[in-house]
Parts: sequence; C-alpha cells; structure tokens
Amino acid sequence: MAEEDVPHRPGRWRSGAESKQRILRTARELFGRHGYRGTTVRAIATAAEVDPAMVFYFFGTKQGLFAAAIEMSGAVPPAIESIFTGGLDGMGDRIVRTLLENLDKSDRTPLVMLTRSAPTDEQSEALLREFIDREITGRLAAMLDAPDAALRAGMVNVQILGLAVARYIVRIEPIASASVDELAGSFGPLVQRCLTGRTALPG
Amino acid sequence: MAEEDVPHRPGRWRSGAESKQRILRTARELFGRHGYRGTTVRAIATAAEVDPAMVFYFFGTKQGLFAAAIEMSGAVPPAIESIFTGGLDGMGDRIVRTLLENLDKSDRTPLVMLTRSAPTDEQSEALLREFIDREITGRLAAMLDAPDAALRAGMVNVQILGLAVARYIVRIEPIASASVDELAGSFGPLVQRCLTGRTALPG
DNA sequence: GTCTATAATTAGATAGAC
DNA sequence: GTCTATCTAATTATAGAC
Repeated sequence: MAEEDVPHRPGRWRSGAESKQRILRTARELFGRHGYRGTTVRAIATAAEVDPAMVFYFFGTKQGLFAAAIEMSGAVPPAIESIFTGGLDGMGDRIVRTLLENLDKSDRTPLVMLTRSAPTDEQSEALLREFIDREITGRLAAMLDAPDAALRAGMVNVQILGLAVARYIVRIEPIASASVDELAGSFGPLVQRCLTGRTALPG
Repeated sequence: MAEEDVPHRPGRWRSGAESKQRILRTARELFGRHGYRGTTVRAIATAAEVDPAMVFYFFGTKQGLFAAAIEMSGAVPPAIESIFTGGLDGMGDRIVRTLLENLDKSDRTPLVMLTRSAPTDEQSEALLREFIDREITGRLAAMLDAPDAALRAGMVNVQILGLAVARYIVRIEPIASASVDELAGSFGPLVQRCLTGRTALPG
C-alpha cells in the first residue's frame, strides 16, 4: 500500500490499478476541499474520469473510499516523526513548520480531510479524535513527563487545530496568506510556551 | 425579532408565532450539533413537531432558515461588548471566559453553527469569515493600534477557533472536560501574550 | 475492469385543500 | 396557519451485460 504516483508503466499493468489510484488521488483532493458530506461519489468519479460504479467496485461504499483516502499514505507520519526526534528544544518551531509545510504542500492530508469532515460526520469526528490522541497527545504527553503534561498537550492541540482551521478552512487573514516563516516566528514561541513555559495551576 | 422563550401566552397568540419560534429554536440546536449539511429540514421539522412544509412556509428555503438561525438573537453580541470595555488589561482572560461561558451555555450560538457548517458549506465559510472579521479582528485591530495589530488579532482568532473546535467539535481531552476556570488559567495568559506580549518580527 | 441501467432512498421544495 | 400529497432532483448502491 501507499504507492504515490504509479505513472502508467508502459509494459502495461493489469491496468485497473491505475484507475484505482486516480480515484484515490481525486477522492483525497475533494474530501480535503469539501469534507465527507460535501463530496459525492459521483463528483469524485467525474473528476477522476471514471464511472461512478467503478468507485463502488473498488471501495465498496463511500465510507470505504473515505477510509482508504485518509489512510495516510506516507503523507504525515514521517513528518511527524521528525518533530519528536530532537527533544523539547525548539519543538514549538518544529511543530508549526512541519504542520504548515505539509498542509501547504497539499490539502489532501488526513488532518485536513478529517478536520473538514468531523463537524458534519460523526464517524470522522471520532477518527480525528483518535488520530490526534494517537499521533500527538500520546507522544507529547509521554515526552513531557510532568503532572500537567496532558493539559500542555491539549494546549498544543488547540494551536494545531486553530492554525489548521484559520489558515486552510476559514481562511482568515493574515493567517491564511502569511508565509511559513512568519507563522513560525509568531506561533513557534507560543507553542513552545505551551510545552515548556510557565503554566498557571490555579487553586 | 429576538424574543427568546415566548412561553405560550394563555390569552392565545395569533398562534403561528409560537410554531415559528419552536422551529427556530430547534434549527439552532440541530445546525449547532450537525452543521448545515448534516442537518435536514425534515429533521428540524420532526424535532420541532411541525410539518416540513411549515418550515418552508415561514422561511422559504433551507438557507433562509439557516440565515434566520444565525441571526444572533442576543446570544453573543452583548457578551462581546463586555470583552472590549475594560481595555487591554486582563483582556486575554476576558476573551477566554466570555467565549467558553457562552458556548458552554448553549451549543446553538452563531459561532458554533458557523464553525460546524463552514467546512462543508461555502456560504457558511464566507459568513464565518465575515463574522470574525467584523466582531473580532476589526475591533481588536482598532484597539491595538500597532504595526503588527493585524497579526496579533489573527493569533487571537487562532486561539478562539482552536478552542472552539477542540472543546465543542472534536472534543479533545482534557480541553473538552476542563472547567472554565482551568482553561482561563491556561489560555488567558496565552491570549494575553498574543495581544500585548513580545512578538517576533523576523527579517 | 468497465460501463449501462436502474433500484431504493432521501432531500429540498411546491400546490392546494382545509 | 397547518397539513396532505406530490414533484423533481440527487444520492448511494446493485445487477448484469460486455
């Protein structure tokens, strides 16, 4: 699994695989742009230049296609790794940069697809929650090893979600048009503060 | 407009108004929970115990109903006012508290409805963007009166959106279950830093 | 593998009786 | 104002020919 770009090997493949990949690629794009409910199977089929029936032939159901689409085919995980290797020093900056660079590159990343779909689709909501718990909260909390580790990780999650929504979904200025460097400059220290700065533990 | 709770005055009203209010109330609840695309007119009608046709009789179209539903009937605006009276001192805390207190009270606030709907509905996306520009960015930027005012306002918007999404939509722990006081303790200073703290202006 | 045809369901919306 | 009945269009999904 996870062959990005299988470019029409001349010796001729069993030829169906190419269609399947085109469908997947298109699905990721449209789910990323309009979310699960805002995307129809027909729209995907049309954009991928195949018959709608073919989509069901390959993926069974719309949910099946969505599941296949978010199966992060190399998109995020390696990038996420690089965040955690290197310790807490400068991690705020790395988190912001990695997030933005990957999301800028393509709006078909699992995080965007899930963030777009979660608000109107309960399945996606659960998937996104699990995704964040597993990929971010879990690792962060383990790494921080402090009594308020969970809260700190939660604060980082708020930054990530807020940044993703403001820049890619609602497109609020100047967040939407700022360069990665600019945002790293302003949000890097902010995230770092969530990780290692002072925290008010009231009471 | 904007009578919350018109509780069945006995002398008998012209009786249609009551239904209209029930529809509106129900619409706000469902749009707030499932977003524009995740909510059907029929579902609203059923929950409001009226006929679907009646919804169209009163509001014309689904969009018309949505528009009427988000017309913030006293929900947020007065609360927003109180944020800005009092100056920059402690404003971070006031922003977080006001946001959470209002959103905790009911998930039928315009902000929640729009935030849920924007990802799958372009109309809602535009409305949310305008709403934020008008109610938050505009006032904040005017108040800050600094060269990087726009960026600072944007950073606050990221906090607001991130908090709203994490707590009310994706429901990430421990953000979702934390008390208002706890979150004010951790996010208040963070927001304050966005407003009045040091900012890296690179280059 | 790919397409045609179509079933089954559901959504938004309208006409018109009462 | 309220409801019945209905229309139209779109959606997910399947059966079956090629």
